[in-house]
Amino acid sequence: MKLSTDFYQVKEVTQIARNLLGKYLFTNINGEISGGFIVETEAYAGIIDKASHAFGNRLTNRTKTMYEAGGIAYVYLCYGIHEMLNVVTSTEGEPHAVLIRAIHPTEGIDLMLERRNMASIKNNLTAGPGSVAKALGISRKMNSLSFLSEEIWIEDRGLVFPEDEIAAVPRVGVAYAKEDALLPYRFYVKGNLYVSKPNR
DNA sequence: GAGATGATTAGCT
DNA sequence: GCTAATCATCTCC
Repeated sequence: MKLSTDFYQVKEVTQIARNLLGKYLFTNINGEISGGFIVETEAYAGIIDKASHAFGNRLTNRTKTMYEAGGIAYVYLCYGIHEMLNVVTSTEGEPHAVLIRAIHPTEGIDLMLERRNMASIKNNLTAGPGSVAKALGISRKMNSLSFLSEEIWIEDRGLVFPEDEIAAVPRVGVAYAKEDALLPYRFYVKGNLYVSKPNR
């Protein structure tokens, strides 16, 4: 069953990032369904997170999607090539988001291979945020689309990882962020082949 | 209206 | 490991 709006509107973005592991993300592009369960996420805590587009309460045409109520997609382009899928969380006015970094594909694998121009399935099919978006056919057209829509949604199928199979680690490259640098904002399933990199 | 830049990835060394 | 690719968005003039 699809996750309800309540799931996304919890205030603690890290809790949602943690809970999203093992949930199933699907897209329906022109009637073709593909997706899998999430194995790696990263939390972006709005205005206090230097890595966030909304750091310092910055509000622009692009970032305004993050300020909306939780339960919608925030898709944007980075480095001119890569489109990334974020889940907007919390309530209206709080620009929190969870970046989907990797999924374990379960449905529509042929379709994903085609989109990625790959001949056979490899662990890097959906490892890394840019790869996930490309494999699922996600584009900026889906920005601000609800996760209760027919084009993209997240399901709970009862898959739960025990605590000791989940790693919560500090993000890299944020040493300058003082006490925030120690916060475990990156979550992934230990040992899963589709995690982008075990310890980056 | 122009110039700098980045929540990355792939491919070469 | 290291570096090039590549463009929407933001910022400043």
